[in-house]
Amino acid sequence: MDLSVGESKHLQFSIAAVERDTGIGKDTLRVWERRYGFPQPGRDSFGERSYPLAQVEKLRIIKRLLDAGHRPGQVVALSVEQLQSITESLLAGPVDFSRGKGGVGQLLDQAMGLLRTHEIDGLRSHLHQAVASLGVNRFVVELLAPLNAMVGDAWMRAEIQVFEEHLYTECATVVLRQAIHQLNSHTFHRQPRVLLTTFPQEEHAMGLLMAESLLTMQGCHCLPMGVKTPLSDIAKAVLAHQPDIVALSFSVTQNPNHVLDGLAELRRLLPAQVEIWAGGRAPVLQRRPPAGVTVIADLAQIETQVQRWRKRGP
Amino acid sequence: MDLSVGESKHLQFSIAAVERDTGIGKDTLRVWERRYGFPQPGRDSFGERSYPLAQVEKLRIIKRLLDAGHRPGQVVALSVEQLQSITESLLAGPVDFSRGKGGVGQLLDQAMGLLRTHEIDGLRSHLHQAVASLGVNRFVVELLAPLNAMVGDAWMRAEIQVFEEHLYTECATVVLRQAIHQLNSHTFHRQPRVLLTTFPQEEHAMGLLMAESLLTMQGCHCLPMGVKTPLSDIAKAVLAHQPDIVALSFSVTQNPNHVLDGLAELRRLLPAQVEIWAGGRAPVLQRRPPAGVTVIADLAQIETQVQRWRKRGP
DNA sequence: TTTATGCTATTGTCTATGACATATTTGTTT
DNA sequence: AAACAAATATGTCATAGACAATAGCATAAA
Repeated sequence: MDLSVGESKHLQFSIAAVERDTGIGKDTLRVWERRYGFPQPGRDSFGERSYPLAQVEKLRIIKRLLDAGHRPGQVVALSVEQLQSITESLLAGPVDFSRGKGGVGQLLDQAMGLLRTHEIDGLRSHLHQAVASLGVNRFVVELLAPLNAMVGDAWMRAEIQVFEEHLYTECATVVLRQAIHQLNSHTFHRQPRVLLTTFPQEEHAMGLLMAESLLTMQGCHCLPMGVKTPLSDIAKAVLAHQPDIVALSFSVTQNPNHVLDGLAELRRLLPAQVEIWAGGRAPVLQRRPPAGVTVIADLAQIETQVQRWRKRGP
Repeated sequence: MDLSVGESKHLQFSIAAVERDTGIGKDTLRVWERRYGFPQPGRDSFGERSYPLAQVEKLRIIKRLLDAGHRPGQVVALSVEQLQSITESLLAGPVDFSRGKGGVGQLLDQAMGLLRTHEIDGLRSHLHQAVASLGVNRFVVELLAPLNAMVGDAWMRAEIQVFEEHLYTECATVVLRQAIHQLNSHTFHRQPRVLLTTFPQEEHAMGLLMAESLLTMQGCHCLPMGVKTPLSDIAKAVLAHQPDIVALSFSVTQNPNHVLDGLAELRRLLPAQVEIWAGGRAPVLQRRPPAGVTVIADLAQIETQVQRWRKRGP
């Protein structure tokens, strides 16, 4: 029972801590050790696995490559140098955050720069200005979403500190929440009620907030429920509030099986006329789209999906 | 790898699904079965555990009782009827939350009523009005803090659903964030820089947000970092941002030893001139106040503590 | 009466290895 | 080139034992 312990003074991590930090399950960590010879944790005085920081960082790089589509057998046994060269080739690929498109790329770089130099107040006013000049829609789709991806990326590569990511999240949340609040809700022909939340494993609220802002722009009536709602409670909330749509957000780190299992079960729990929309960066949503679920491949699709819903008969 | 199998048509759940729905870990579920004889799942054609819906629901009741302070050995083996009678006895306990103090008690009751009847929009505008009429300070201290306690209590007693608590939290957060943003920051003689966050086990952000609002009112410069920051990252953030004060929030459920150990460790990590303020409902803070840490017993103390800091030499 | 200390029972998590269903790749045949 | 079959890869589940961390309780000291 390790709880907050597990990360001792010498930067050694318990298997539970590694699971939390990398998103790789305990069983998987043990079986990788058995099959691929990595990771190879030491043992503490109780005979329990004790992972040095270097191995945890390497695991983070590996997790990133797995999320990008590589398979464990190809990458787990490789050296850090080899992993980094693969990462380089990924970066040279189609990752390009659409620089130079209307100067938004420059705004992105400026934001990252402010974050790296710890100018939080500068970052906040920078983002505020961006909302004002771009409008909520372009701000979210072209600036905030790529910025999130960049920050998440930089975190996975341990280029930025945890506390910088925390400060960024808090800062972006404040700006976005305020932007949502200032949206004057137009009256549309049909105004869908949308319940927004995430599954219990999902900690990230930013995707949800971005979706909320775009949905509100489209004249939807949003019921934000925050993150980590158990499936049965989503079902109860649907009974109580009768939304037309349940919107869920998934980040890259989510376990594909859990995502598909959860969506299938939720589909069974909810009435057929309630649509389920699943968005976010979890690759499995594109690769194996689950039945009865509308996959929102990218934020810009929210607009067209709302239009489709409006055209749909009641 | 169970995928959409695991929960078949007859509402049977795989162990992974039960873990997701109840928050009880796989290891724990197996060991309860071994020790207490419950749950007692059937086996599917692959020999894997298959939990009927009734057992999952019973597990949810048990989880609630555990959160309320009961121990597994006392409750896991009981029948549903016995569990429910224990829940009843929880309901009969003391409820009184200092009603009638300046009419705020009425506002409290109204808010709870709106929450119970699922009128989220009504609740939001109710809270907005309360901010306007009471001012941020009284709103936080006299309305929001007791309301939080009431909601938490009601949740413990299973009087409100999990989803209602989620909706409440989201709603209150929106109102409070907006109130913070609208505070015009006066210029004070000395403006302390305050870094706000919680330890990794702490999930609740409301206490932090309430503190931020009161600190901002007092003319402090706040650096909100969200919840769940590892100790070493708090230390790094302090190095980068040079705050005068690090403010931490603790909820009731926190393990006392973890709180004390964490605070002692943080005290060692930070320079002596950086004050550590610890607030929240964790009882251990009052019972055994740790050395080198300023304990904020209740939200109203924030004002006096800021004044004390101002008088203190630089 | 209250506060500290030690003992005991409780409880969650870790260990080890094997098994196997499903996903993905490879090879073969239309 | 497309379709199908065989082989590999991979994550999750199973078993049972061990033990550190916690809580509960009794006893001793202030």
